[in-house]
Amino acid sequence: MKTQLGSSNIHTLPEAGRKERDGSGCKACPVRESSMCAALSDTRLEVLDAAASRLSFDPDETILFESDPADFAFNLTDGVARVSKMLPDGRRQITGFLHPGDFLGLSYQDCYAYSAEAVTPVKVCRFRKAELNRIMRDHPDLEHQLLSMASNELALAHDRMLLLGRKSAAEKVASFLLSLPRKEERIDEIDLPMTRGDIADYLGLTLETVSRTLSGFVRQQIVRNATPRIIVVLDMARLSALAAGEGR
Amino acid sequence: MKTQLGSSNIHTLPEAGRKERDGSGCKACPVRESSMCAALSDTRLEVLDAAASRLSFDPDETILFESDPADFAFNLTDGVARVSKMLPDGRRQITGFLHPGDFLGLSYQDCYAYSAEAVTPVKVCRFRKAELNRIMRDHPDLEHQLLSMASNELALAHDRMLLLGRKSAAEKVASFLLSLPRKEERIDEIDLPMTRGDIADYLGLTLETVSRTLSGFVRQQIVRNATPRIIVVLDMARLSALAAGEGR
DNA sequence: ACGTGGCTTTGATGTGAATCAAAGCGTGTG
DNA sequence: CACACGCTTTGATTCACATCAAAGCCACGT
Repeated sequence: MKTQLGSSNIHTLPEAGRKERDGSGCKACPVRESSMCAALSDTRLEVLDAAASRLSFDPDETILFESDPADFAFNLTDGVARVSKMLPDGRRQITGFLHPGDFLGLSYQDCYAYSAEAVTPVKVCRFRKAELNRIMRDHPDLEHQLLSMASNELALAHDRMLLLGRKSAAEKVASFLLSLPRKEERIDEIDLPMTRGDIADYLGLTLETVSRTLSGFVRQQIVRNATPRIIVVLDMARLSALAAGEGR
Repeated sequence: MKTQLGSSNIHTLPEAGRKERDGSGCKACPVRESSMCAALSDTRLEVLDAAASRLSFDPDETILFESDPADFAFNLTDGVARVSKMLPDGRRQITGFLHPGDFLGLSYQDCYAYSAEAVTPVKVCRFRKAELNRIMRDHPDLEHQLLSMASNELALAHDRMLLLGRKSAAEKVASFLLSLPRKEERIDEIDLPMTRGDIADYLGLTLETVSRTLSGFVRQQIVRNATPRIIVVLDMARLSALAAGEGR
């Protein structure tokens, strides 16, 4: 009997991302207080809870793809993801790295205008957009929260335009290092889960320039390399000045 | 008698922008259908109408200033404005040009994160933010409209990051030309009310590079210069291909 | 008509980051 | 343990755009 290519493939890959069964629900969610969900009380949260599918993605797996119909919105609950846009010849701009609590896929276009992939193992809550819109109509607080998150993102986007258009390579890398979330208890340690190539595509540089710039920082004793992935800040004042564009 | 510096200055300059008296009101507003106001019916529009101050600004006058308390939001009803951010040494990035119908000052920070100035003579509707928030609470449709506008702006911001980070000078200038609004009846004429320096600060280039690139387009017969301010597109296909990053 | 000042264009030269190229380095695997 | 593969670092060279400099152009007021 011939193999049934089509159906068997569809079966093993209904879409990227594996459904999670743990289902501890929204109340125990690590981003309960820091994300869109913060707008709703525990009782009202149940409608969101009911509308959400929990999915997991492995590193480099695609969460959503540029030009696919934009049927879903996502809330990142764990891990790091990258959002990117491509030019036809393969040049890539990473427009953002997403961290737990970040929202993805807000858009009133028919198709996504960008792709998103997992950098580390990622967990998301996925919502059907039509359903999310319905929930927003019933709960204006949620819409208000999303507007406030969108306006914050817009402010960050403007910062990034300043960075891309007017900062030097050293200023870009310094700004990037300081933009990453750090643990309270290890405030001078910066984790870089993404590759140098990812960082380059985020900063509008090449991976060689990113590497050389980091080596320069090490030589100037601004930072120290614990591993290629962990950077320790030695001179926060100098790094901040560089990031702000005062170092020249 | 000594001059009362403080009070007299405050008297002559309550703030930039002159109050307009024409006051034909929102119903006859040129952006009635294309702006935030489109979310409200004629009758509901009256609350917005009552909350709005109409102001006019001359070219290069400041509409709002980076780091000023963000008490107001604006709706541009006429003219062109530029939104910009500065680095301490004076490097400037223009993060957007505003056209009639565009909204300005949406932000949940205490202070504006950017400045805005008039490029041409500009007219705006100004709203106290506290008041706007109150109106949004009573009219969720308005909040919904603003969310949809913000998400569109966010998509444009991502396009601009791709432009700034990964496009060549020629691709940047081509993209810019095609991003400007054109009149239906003269679809191949592009009006550049801003200076070459403004364009450069928008595209992350220098004014010389912008000028040279435009001259290059003229030499290649992609566009023609009616005046330095009016550009006529001769080869739309080529210009579009360049803008999309297919020309290399 | 005649300067004058601001914007734009063009030219000559310089430079920061890209490109091209080749080693290091670590981690996982047979 | 050795080998391979993917990522990172370092080095040599090139190039697109910046910088420095000087005309051109045009609208404005006198």
